[in-house]
Amino acid sequence: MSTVLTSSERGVDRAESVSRDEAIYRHIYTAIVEHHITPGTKLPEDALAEVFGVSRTVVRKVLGRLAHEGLLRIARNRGARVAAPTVGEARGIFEARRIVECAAMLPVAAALSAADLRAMRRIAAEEREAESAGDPRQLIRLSGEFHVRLMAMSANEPLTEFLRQLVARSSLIIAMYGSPGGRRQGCRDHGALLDLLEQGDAERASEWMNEHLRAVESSLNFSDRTDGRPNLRQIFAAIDAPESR
Amino acid sequence: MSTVLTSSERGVDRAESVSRDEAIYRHIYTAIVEHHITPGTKLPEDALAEVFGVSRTVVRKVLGRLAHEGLLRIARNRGARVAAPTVGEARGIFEARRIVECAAMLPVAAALSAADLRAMRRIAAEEREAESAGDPRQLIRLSGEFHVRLMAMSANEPLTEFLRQLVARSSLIIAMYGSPGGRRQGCRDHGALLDLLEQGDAERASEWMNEHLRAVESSLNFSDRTDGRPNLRQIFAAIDAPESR
DNA sequence: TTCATGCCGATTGGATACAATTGTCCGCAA
DNA sequence: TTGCGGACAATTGTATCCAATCGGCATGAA
Repeated sequence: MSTVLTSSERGVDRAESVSRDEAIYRHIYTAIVEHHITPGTKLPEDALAEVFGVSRTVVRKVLGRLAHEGLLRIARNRGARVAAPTVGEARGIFEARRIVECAAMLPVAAALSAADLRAMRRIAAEEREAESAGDPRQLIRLSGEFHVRLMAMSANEPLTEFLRQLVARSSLIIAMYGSPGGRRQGCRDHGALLDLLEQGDAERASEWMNEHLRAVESSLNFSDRTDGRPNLRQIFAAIDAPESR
Repeated sequence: MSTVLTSSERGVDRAESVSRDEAIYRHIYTAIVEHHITPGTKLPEDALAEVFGVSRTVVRKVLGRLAHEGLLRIARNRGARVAAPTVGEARGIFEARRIVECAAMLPVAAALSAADLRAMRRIAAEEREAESAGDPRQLIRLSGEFHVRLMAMSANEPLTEFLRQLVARSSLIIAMYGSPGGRRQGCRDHGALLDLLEQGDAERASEWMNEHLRAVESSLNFSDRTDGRPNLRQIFAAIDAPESR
């Protein structure tokens, strides 16, 4: 039976291939972050084990890791589902991003080399290409990569890893609350941030980042879903009864 | 054979007892954070499984979680060891704490209620008691709890969880680089921070936190250990040969 | 018709067995 | 004495098996 893993991912050649765990992790991670699986989707261990050609043991290990990063929710005896952040959780995640990313502009600006800057401008350019090509999946991936790579230039491992998780969860939030075809987040101007950083103006870069994240957050559509369980009374009071239509 | 878990931790009574996983996690977590196990100590799955009276399966799950939080390092086929942060990692962790904790003073000050303030003052008082009682283990626990609980008052779950990890790793750093009996971190004056917050002066609270964390970091002794592998020449040139003593 | 109860299939949790890898010890040769 | 190699022991990685739990469905009573 064939699986979705390549031969090198299965580790059949003894090279420097990543472990099977890692390969499976990346498959599921990418599927979630790039919106191939939607929030709330159930991920049964059996099915994944068969898809990837491994036993449930290794699948559970990977699911546990993803759950710990906040991309999955595991309920005891009820299995794993792709996390569906509530409005409150979404706001918390964006608040955390504002605090961390704004404050990090200082060390980032201090550490940013010319080569770093070029690498970042390249990503910004790819973002513009993806936008003009109308490829939202690529765009969201590149936008996330921009933020994480920028943080990585602070050379602070804990912060970078933390932001990676926040960015991944942000992708979930956009999957839930983003306007589907509507105009994408105002991320076409990541280049402006790079200009500020090139000038060494960490203060204004921080302000820019703050406004940028607020803009992304306010472009989301939190209003038409309730935070906890849906308020059925409210929902059905607002629409006409089926018979009357 | 008896284990170290109580009957409620084993889940023999059907009450609201935490799962066995959680109980074992807390045991190991506490042992590491309170310096009952020193950095570098190996934690074999077999031994832990026997101690806690479970199979390796659940031990492995717990170890994976602790590794993900940075308290353990797991090397493939070589098992888990208590993490031993290098000097570089230690600096990174403290830098991350400065960035996160200072920036969080704004939302914390905004959200802090009178009851919150009382709870924090109570912890600060307990810290003073532990210090005068000369109980370094209790002191380090309370100091960590102070920082985490304070962050928790921002009501931001991701940030609080992140700080919890950073604080736990800080405890590891102190175990490695702290002067053993030397004067403890200047944390006897956490009360001063609360005064600033009570006045609603988030700006000065942030500065206070920055200096506080710098003070703790600079009280550490990074110099007499090398970051990578030890420089043997340097070490043995500086001390007398054992026979001459 | 509606709600409660009990059974059954499906899925997960945990334990054990086996395979694979690593580190160590010992012997042998240079 | 040092360096290399092979075998063994210890430990981890994976698969599979069995038990426990949950949700759905059917049955029956109000």
